[in-house]
Amino acid sequence: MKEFIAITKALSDENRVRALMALGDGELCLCQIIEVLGLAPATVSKHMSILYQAGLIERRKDGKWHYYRIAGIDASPVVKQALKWSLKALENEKIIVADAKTSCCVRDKDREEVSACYSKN
Amino acid sequence: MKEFIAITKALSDENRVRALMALGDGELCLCQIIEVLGLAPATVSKHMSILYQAGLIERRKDGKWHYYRIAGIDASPVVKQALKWSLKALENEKIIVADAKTSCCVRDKDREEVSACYSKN
DNA sequence: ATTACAATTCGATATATAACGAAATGACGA
DNA sequence: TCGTCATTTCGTTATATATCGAATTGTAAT
Repeated sequence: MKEFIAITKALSDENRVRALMALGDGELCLCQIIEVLGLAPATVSKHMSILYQAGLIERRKDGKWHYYRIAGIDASPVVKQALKWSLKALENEKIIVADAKTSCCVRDKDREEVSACYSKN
Repeated sequence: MKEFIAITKALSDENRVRALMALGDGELCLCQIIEVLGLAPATVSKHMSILYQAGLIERRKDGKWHYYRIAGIDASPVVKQALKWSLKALENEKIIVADAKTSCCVRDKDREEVSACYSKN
């Protein structure tokens, strides 16, 4: 029950859901997620922590950067099912699609292709 | 997104989840759900209203009694998937199993078999 | 009609949560 | 070592939520 509630609570905030979905195309570091959501670092960090505690995402540190990605094979069945449901339910959601665009752009930014970013989508 | 968040919010409270699962073996009226949860009528009514708004349950009035049941074929795909996930995730949960026992008992009560209730399980 | 009962709505309170800025932590480079 | 930058933790505030008792609504029986 605890796990189930942790998951539903984690998924019950729009900004957290947006953050989770933004990871759909691959890992992002916190600062990139901050750009996608347009919220304060402290806020986004807290959101990611809640998603992590729920088991929905995994973490990886690379120097000062903390990368987040959607939970994979090791995740519990309950988490896997929740992710499958969420991805399916939201794949066509306007803001999720828009965020995917932004996060893609933010990825490019990291590769120093900032200027060409928006024009290429 | 609104529907998704309504569902996850509805599922993010343990008492609401218990109420929802208690309907797994068939409809119950509010007073029966009140007995299962052991909460004030006003509280349970609110909980059922939230589950209803999220589309997770359906209602039926029979005189003074209001019966609730898990949403069926007419429910949206998102709701159906959420219900499937929830039922699977919680079927073996201790409190859910206990509640199922209680709700079964409460059903009997309605059929005026109160006294034999607990002894028969 | 009047009473009784199921359920809901209303109003109040206590707790939880989201958000932020500021301070603390941790890692890299000068 | 010191400064810088990414992130987290802390403290605060505003809002949302869970809960209950009391009042209200709606239905059935007397």
